[in-house]
Amino acid sequence: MPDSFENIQCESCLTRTQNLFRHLTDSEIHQIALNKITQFYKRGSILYQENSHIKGFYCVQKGIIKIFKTGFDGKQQIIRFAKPGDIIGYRSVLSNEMACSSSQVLENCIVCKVPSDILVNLVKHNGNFALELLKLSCKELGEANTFLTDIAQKSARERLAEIILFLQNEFGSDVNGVLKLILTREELANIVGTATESVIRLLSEFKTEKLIELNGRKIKILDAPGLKLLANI
Amino acid sequence: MPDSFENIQCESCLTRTQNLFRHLTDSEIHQIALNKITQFYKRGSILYQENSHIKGFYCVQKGIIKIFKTGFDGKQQIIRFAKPGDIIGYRSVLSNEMACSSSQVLENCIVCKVPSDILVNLVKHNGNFALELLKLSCKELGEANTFLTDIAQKSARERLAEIILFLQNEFGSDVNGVLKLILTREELANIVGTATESVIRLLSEFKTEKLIELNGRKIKILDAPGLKLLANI
DNA sequence: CGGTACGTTGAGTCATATCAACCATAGTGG
DNA sequence: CCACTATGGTTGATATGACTCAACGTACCG
Repeated sequence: MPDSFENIQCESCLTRTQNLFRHLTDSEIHQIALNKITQFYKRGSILYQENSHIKGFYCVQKGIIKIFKTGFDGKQQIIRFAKPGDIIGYRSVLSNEMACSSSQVLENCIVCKVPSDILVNLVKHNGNFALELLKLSCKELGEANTFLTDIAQKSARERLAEIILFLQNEFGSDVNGVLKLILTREELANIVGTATESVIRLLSEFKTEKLIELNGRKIKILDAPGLKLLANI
Repeated sequence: MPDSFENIQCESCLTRTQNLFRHLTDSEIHQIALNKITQFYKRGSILYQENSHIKGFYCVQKGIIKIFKTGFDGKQQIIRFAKPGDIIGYRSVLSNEMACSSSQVLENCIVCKVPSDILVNLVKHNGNFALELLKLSCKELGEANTFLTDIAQKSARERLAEIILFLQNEFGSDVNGVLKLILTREELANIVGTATESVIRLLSEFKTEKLIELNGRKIKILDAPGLKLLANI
């Protein structure tokens, strides 16, 4: 559940300078600033649920969110992550459909919620913004297709190696090479698309092969080239 | 390789009335009409290749096209199909990147190729068109995510059943219930994401279970509800 | 201090991939 | 016209990756 939170100034927001929002005029920014709500969500809270109706999109200021679909037997499949600067929920807003995925906080978040009609109006009246948003959705589409091919063709072993490298690339690692994003084994399994036990076994194999080091949920990359080789990238 | 083909009149084109293009003004349609090239491609020909540069998008008038990615070991993964009224290649045009998939003709095609800058201009200057295109890409994104979850979580058996129903839904069946779209076993395997031999075995199991009937490449659906049950949809 | 969630390991099973052989068909060239 | 080749389809035997189930360990939290 979100806590109310003092509204962040859109004018000085970090996402202001990023691709998507950089073409907005001052008055358009002001329009968003007037209508948005800034909220705080802590780890574990759900921003929106699959099959629910979303009344706006979320702009992530801080924190990390996982976006996932729930399969037939209740197992989650993590589709992607959102981090500061990313927006989520825009798909459902634009297509005016129920959400086709759920989103849950992995690291405490501050998000700004912007009403649907503002997004639609921006698309209609600011061509450059529309183009940027299209680029964004096309980028996601390309990533989804690549991921799809990986899951269909690669082994769990290859995928896990790939995911570990992806997590480093996406969320970074500290000075010791330890991945910054902390995930449970189950969450890892829900990205890779395999069983939790399989992830555990594979991780310990990677450890034996001196590719990684494990310390609880912390994963330290010892041999990135080795992982890359294993992942076939 | 495409054959040249007498240009189709955009003004009376079937796609003119469909969602994507219905908001275009007469002069915008005229602009497309002046710059497009109509081409004929026969079964097996490639419209564009992964990692090549595309100079425009394709609007399908007639025929069926498969869009696929080529995996590490050369195996194709079919991502989606395009049929009359669909457009392909717009992703690469908008993101201005190399194509991330290839497209090959399954049933003889007539397509209109429209230069990139026309698409970009339409997005920039016609808000309603931009919105429709966004809806389209978001729809594809949603489908890709669903497909992803299916491949990650369902068995090959479930997926094959689902794909058979999808093919009926998407391309129809004749009066006898025979699927109109004819695919090789390998192509089926490349959608389902499994080995060709597995598809063959599963199809013959479905036949034994009186779910379908087989006649060469022709698949006749005998028990759609049974397939639906099996596919968990 | 007990409870809950997560992690680990082992054993057994099953679905699916792989490899190999063979058949059917159609198109090709001498 | 026929051998030749390529492509696709089928089947069987075998291997194995990955799942499931079950038991147990660990750690944190109220």
